Order: sequence, then structure tokens, then C-alpha cells
Amino acid sequence: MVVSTKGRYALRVVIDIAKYGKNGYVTLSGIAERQGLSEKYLESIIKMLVQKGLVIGLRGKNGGYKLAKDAKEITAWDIISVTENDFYVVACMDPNAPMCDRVDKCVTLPMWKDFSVEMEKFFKKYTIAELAEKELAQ
Amino acid sequence: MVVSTKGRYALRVVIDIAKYGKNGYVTLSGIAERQGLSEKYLESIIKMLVQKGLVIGLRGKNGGYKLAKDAKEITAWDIISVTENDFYVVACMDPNAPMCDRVDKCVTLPMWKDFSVEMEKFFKKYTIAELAEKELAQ
DNA sequence: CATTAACCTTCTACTATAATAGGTTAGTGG
DNA sequence: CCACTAACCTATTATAGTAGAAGGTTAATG
Repeated sequence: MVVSTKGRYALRVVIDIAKYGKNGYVTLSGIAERQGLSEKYLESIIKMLVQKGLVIGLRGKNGGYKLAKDAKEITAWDIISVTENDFYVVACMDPNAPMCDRVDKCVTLPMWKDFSVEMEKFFKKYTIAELAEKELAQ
Repeated sequence: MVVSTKGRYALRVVIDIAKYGKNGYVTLSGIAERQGLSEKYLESIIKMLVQKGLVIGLRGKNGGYKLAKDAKEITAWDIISVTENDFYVVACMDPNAPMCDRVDKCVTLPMWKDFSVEMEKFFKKYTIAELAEKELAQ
């Protein structure tokens, strides 16, 4: 699978927060219930979003989660690339990977590179604001 | 990783066959040596290509592998989609998966669908013939 | 100060990846 | 016809990621 449940659920979580968090914080239990997903599993997913600064959590009564930025400023790419743990087209595209010794003669490398660019461009087209609006319109 | 070593190596194998199999069969040991990859591992990868009818194997002396079709008729998509075992953008895009009950109200589904189409189109642009020629030109 | 809800650590079952080992079958040439 | 060759086939392994579940801790709030 190109995108696992982590990326897929993370997107639904963020859209849910955008949709229901217009005035205040959205609780994890609320998200889990509306989305029909395990609270505990979502917790581990939302944790990544908090740590990367995409979502802000507040403890205690009336606490919950809110977006760190305006929903218009967050794209599907932001969410997916952060939650999918090696979101590279191929291993060679991982900047932390040891440099391949075939770099200069590899004919498939330009293809992988082009696709990486395409993929990033594609998912950056979708903002959380637009996706949340679509849900509200239904 | 979007594409694992299986898909990546499979592509290199097929390009190698296209390049060195102009007149006759190409042996697995030859491919493994030229590509600097494990013969045993490549065997398991090439097996998938044989079973899917993309490559033909011949046993015995002067045996080896050859492409089942003209290299112009085989695309990168053919190779990757056959060797990557769940090459779907998300689980919902797997035709064998149980139908999701959110299909008609899911706002992310159109995005996943569009990306699936884009991805397939992208990799279908690259034929094995073109990739093999690029290698020869170097 | 009790309640609430996020935060944190650990654990588990399952599956895929990335191989390795060793034996079997089928063509070819002498 | 027989030895050689090279594909074919089955089984096993280590490692890591996915998809959760369990239970306790910390910090706001009223």
C-alpha cells in the first residue's frame, strides 16, 4: 500500500478538527466516535501531528485538539508526509539513505525523481480547508 | 516506501534483459553479476515476472530469460504493479477489499482515486525499450 | 480538589520485506 | 545417452513496520 491507515486516518482526523473546531478544541473521543475509529490508535497518530507542530493539544476540561495553522495553510501532503514513516518513492530518494554508487549511470533514477516531484505536487493541491468544506456541504 | 526493492530490482532486471538479450537468452547469474544483486533474491523476483507472463524462462544450456513481448510493449507500470504486492494508493482502492461504508460521503476518496489514475499514467509513460536505450547510450 | 482530557510508555499479533539454503526438473551438446 | 547447465521449486530466517490495546501520569478547569 502506498499510503497506510496512519496517513489515511490522520487526514480524516485533521479534516474532523477543521470541521468541528471552528470555536474551541475538539476532543479525541469525539473524533474517534464520529470517524468510527479506535481512540487509542488515533491517539498514537495524532501524537505525530502534535510533535510535528501541525496540531496543538490542550489538557483538562474543555481541552482537546486544534489546528496549529489556518486550515487553508495545511495540505494533504503535510499530513501524509508526516505520518507515513518512509514516504519516499524509492529508498534512493531518502535523504538519510547512504548514497547509491550507481547514481550517475542509473536510468531509473530520473523517473523516481520525477515521480517524487509529481506526488508532492499532487497532494499539495488539496488543502484541509477545501476538504472540510466539502464535508460540510454534504 | 512507495516502491520496495522488489519493484525497483525487477525494473533493473527487465532493462538488463532488454539490453543484453537482443539475440538469445540472458542468464540469471549474468543479470545478478552486472546489477550487483543477490542471485537468489533476483530469482524470487523474476519468478513473479515469469508467472505473470512478462518474461519467459528456458532451462538448460544456452537457457536463461527473455522478454515475452517487445520491449516497446512493456512499461514500467507493468513491472512495478506486478512485483509490488499491494500496489494501491490506499486500501479502499484494492478491488478485492471489502467495500467501505463511507464510500458515498468520503471526501478523500476522489483524491485517492485521482492519484491512482495519475500514478498509473505516469509509469505507463516509460517503456522498457526507452530505458534500455538510455543505458546503451551511456 | 475532583474531574477531565491530553500525554506517555510499554506490549502484542500479524504481515511484508529481504533475503538464504538446498534440492528438483528440463533442455543441450558431446 | 549422459553429464552439464540453468531455470524452477519449497522451505526457512531475521528484521521491521502496521495496527492496534492497556494502563498509568500530567496538566488545565470549574
